[in-house]
Amino acid sequence: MDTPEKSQISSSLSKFEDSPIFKYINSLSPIKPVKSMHVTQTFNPLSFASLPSIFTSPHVSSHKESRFLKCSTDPSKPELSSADGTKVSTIQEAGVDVQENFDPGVSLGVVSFELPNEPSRIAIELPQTLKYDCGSPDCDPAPCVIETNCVSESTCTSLAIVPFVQEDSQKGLSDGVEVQESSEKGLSDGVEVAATFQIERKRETLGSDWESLISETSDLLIFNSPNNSEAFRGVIQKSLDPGTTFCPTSISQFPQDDINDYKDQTEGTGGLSEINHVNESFEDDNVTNFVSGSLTDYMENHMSVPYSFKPGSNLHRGFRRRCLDFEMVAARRKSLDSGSNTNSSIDNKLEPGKVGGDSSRCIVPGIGLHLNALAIASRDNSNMKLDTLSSGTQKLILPCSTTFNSPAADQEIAHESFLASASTERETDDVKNGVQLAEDASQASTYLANEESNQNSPKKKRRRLEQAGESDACKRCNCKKSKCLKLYCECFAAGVYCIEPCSCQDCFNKPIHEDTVLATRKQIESRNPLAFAPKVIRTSDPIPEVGDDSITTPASARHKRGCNCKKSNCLKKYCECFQGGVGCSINCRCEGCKNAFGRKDGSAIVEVGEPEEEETDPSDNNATNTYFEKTDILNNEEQNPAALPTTPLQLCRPLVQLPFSSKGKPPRSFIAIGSSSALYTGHRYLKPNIIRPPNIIEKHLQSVAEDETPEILRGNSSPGTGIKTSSPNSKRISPPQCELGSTPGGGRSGRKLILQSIPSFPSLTPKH
DNA sequence: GAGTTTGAAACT
DNA sequence: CAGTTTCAAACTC
Repeated sequence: MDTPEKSQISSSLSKFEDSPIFKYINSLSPIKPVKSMHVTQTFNPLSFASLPSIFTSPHVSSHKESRFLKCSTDPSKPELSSADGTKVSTIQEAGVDVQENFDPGVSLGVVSFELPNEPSRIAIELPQTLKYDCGSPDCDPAPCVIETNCVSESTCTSLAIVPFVQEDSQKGLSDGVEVQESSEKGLSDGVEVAATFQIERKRETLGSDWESLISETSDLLIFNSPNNSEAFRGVIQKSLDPGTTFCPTSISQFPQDDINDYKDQTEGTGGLSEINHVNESFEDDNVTNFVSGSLTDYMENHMSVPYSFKPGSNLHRGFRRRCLDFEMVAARRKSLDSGSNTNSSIDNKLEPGKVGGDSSRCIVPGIGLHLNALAIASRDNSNMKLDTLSSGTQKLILPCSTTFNSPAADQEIAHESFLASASTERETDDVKNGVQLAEDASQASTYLANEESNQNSPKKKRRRLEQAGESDACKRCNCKKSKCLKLYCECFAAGVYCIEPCSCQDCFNKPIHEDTVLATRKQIESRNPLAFAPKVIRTSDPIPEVGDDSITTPASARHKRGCNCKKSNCLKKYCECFQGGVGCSINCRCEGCKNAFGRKDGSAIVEVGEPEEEETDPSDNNATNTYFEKTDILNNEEQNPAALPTTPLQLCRPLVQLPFSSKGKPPRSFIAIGSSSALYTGHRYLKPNIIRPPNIIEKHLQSVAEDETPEILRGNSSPGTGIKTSSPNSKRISPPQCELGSTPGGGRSGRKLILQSIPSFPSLTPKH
């Protein structure tokens, strides 16, 4: 997108960089600025990672947005400074060092507006990161410029806007707007600066600002006022911004009105319409490519969080549920410990005082979302790529159609999930630092309250959710004694915090007990490094080192450890293999196995690309069919025979959690089957959380998914992306139907996928 | 909704 | 590593 502003920006930027103050700042800051981002538009997976900083503060002053908007609108204008100054005062009031925290100069990695009390929240994420490095506080102008550049240059590969709707929006509280900014700079340098500020303003103001912004700068990033649905709508419709990509998932979070509207617009396309729209609008070839063809790649590259958007955690701030992305956290910590100057923007935001003061806090690009990847990278680059990929995939999946269907019920869920992932990192760090963020606390309390209120009728909730159309992919545990700190707890096992729908008692699996959760998790991992790994492992790439038994177990995926069923004949969900939609394997110690997805003895083999339900044994079929008839799984059949085990549901939680649900709960194993399994790299584990429901992809994201998924499965992906999934026994397995299903022509011809054998407790983990 | 069944997880 | 207990989901009524 070439906009007039672009040139202006560039020039202004240059000036800025040349200015004495800038130099001075640079001299003070360890961070080395990369000359104004120049848009090289390389989609480096690592580069993309953006760590959004999350900063929430209830109060605010009213300028925030205006400032922001102005900045983005016309960075080069001097007024910005003044505007900033104003904001600064406000921010300072809030206890935040504006200059430090809010460093406009920093590219905007992610911007989110959160209106705690408002009906809606909007999070805008610019996954793309600016390469411009502006670590110094005084570079206000720079930020604007950078931002602009990002947009105009198309450096920002995508902009995701995630609006959140709060149920209590009706209350019309004073609008507290929270703006988060995070940006990545200097990809190679890995410096990320996050700026955060809080502003409080009236809706009207926001709305007008938003609208004006849109109208004035269609090309620029759209920072909107969360509340205004209208604004949102406008954005969506207009989203012309090449760099702007709406995250379907996000959409689900829109206020009801908006959702409906949006739904109308996008329903037919399975939630992808907005993407398409964006694509159409994109003038920038690069962007276009990204959207149309590279979206997948982008996702892959940028999203490293399995369950949820890891990366942009901030982005998902609005979600209550948080994924426990321990790995990421660990990685992040590791990096921190190592003394790298890769501090998360989150930290900055969280700790206002620190923000400005420590320039070192800049985050290395990619840390946010790609933290895992980065951490892993050192160990295994290829693996990292895979990881990223899968997360990206999930992101795509996000756009859940389901959400649209039952926005009310699901919104919150999605919400929570997102938050989870997003906030996990941040929170973890906070915990580490001993800093409990007000935001977190508030969130936690909020959802705790919800939880408590709902605990009275857990089942009702569950049913309600289930009825909501399987829309809810989130896990809802019902733990009574485990405190949700053991693997018994599905939430905990899935790496997510318990949320409102859970009916657990004495739950410790909440952000407020993050330290406990982490400690517990660590303990469990010490016992079994793969404890949190996906239970079902799937592979995409044929690996030579196939085990002997591969022949007997053609399935594309297998349960990590195998089941131990005695009475269920592996025909009920008691059986983890069955639940995960995979056949039993040699690893299983089951008795009387009749697993419809494949028997231990190999009698029931699922062909590649074939619906697993196809049983060779008639008797088994009957049993299976009977079972299916009773379960939600059946639902999938119609829509997507290939993905029998999965339920069509909701795209919404895809990022987040288990999108599947039979009865609202997805077979856990599926998670693995999805991207996560693919992610399994042989490092300890890659986020268990990430789930990619095949059917969802197929169904809703076909346009995108087809290109993407198949590649992964096919092994077409670059070597680096090769998935090294392993099954304990090195089994050869056929590709999961789900994914295959996405492949036109059935994947019969598809190549066989082989699971690499993994040491039972692989070297995966070098634990820190 | 309550009770039972089941098998994984945890414990010994 | 095997046996037992605990636990919560899955299932049945």
